[in-house]
Amino acid sequence: MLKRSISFLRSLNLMRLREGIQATRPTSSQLHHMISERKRREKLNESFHTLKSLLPPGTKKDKASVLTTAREYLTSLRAQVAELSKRNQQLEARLPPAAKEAYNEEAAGSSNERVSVTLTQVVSESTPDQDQQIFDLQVVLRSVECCTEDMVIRILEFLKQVNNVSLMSLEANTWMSGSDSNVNRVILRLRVDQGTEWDEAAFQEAVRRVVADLALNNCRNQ
Amino acid sequence: MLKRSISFLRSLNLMRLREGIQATRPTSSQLHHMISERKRREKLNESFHTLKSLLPPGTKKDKASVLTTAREYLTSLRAQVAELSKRNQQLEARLPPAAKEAYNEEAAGSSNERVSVTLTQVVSESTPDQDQQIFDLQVVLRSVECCTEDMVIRILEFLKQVNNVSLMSLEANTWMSGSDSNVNRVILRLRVDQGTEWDEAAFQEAVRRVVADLALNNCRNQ
DNA sequence: TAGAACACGTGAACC
DNA sequence: TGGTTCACGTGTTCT
Repeated sequence: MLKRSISFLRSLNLMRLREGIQATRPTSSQLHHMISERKRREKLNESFHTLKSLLPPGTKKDKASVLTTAREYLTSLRAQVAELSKRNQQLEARLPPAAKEAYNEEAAGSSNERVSVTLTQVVSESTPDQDQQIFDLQVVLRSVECCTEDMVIRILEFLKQVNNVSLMSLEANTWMSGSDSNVNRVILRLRVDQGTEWDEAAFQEAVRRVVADLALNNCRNQ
Repeated sequence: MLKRSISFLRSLNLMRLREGIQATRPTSSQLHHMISERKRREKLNESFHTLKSLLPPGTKKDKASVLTTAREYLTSLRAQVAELSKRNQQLEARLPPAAKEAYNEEAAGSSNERVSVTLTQVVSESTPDQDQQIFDLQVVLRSVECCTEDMVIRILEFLKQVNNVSLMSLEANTWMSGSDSNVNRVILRLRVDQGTEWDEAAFQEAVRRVVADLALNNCRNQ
């Protein structure tokens, strides 16, 4: 009903312009002017609509409301960005202790391996005990489905079977990486009684097989 | 130079309206209408200017340019917020919740209970999401026989049954305390989807029962 | 000179 | 019934 009246008005003015030929008026340029102004208005309204579509959905369709809420929303976003980057900086400053390894892993994402296992001996200057050694075992698993719970459970149950290692401490994290895959990282500090035989490479390979098997099974189930 | 012509136009039209008295026209309401429209335009232009002042300083003063660059700037800010909060979440997940050692000692030392479970909500100012909350669950178990592996496994398997909580990070330690008993401490950072019902006390009690049951069984077995 | 941008007053529609 | 918002055509200035 609104569109119809607008079209009516337009045709009416067009008629008037065509009648102007009798009145010997330079309507040729006036018509261009009219059309240009019309185009300009359409373009402006278009921008108004697209801008409104980006604002929080409860916004009024008023032009004034669009402008003011755009202003408010913009300042709000700015404040969010400032606060987030500040918080981010704080977090990154506090991070160094253990996260560099994971950071390296993330940066080394060029490797397409879904599971990586590294085993490094901890040289503890405080207790240079000869009959037992301490190792840090880090397991990183990239997977869509595997949850950290299953991963930790599997590793711990495997560890219980190995009778000359005991768990000192354990740290596990999970976070999103890229589009949809998430990264599970587990770091275990192990005390190894050196009395019996201890094959470092074999142990590491066994852990790798356990985790890879878990990933395969989970992918199969879902 | 522009202002002068505008003022001239205004006075001219005012004169025309006053002449309308002779023509017996109801110009009383027309004048109000005119003034209202004028006010509306001023207000709108004001909003345009204030909006432009918030945009990057190189912006054209065109109304169309203001609208389009506002749109672009807004989407850019949105993307920044999304990326920052994502990065922030990664950092927070990787940050061990170990800043409460003193708090742990206090909670563990005051009570003679062999198992203590504390659940504290993490107020994250960076991601104030309403539909999900973050909790730190700390479980401390004094026992002679129970190894940390069993404790972690039991807690994680219980957690898998609760379907609206997911594990963000996990930290476990064990150390000697006093003569022969050792202390196992597990701290879990949990994300709780607030959609369903969430009884904090019930959850805490359930965890306590699970761990206490584990301790009893292990003592019986050994 | 052509074209873009703006402010203006006015009629109409919606509450 | 007024109050508010909108689209329209037009005149003017700047490039």
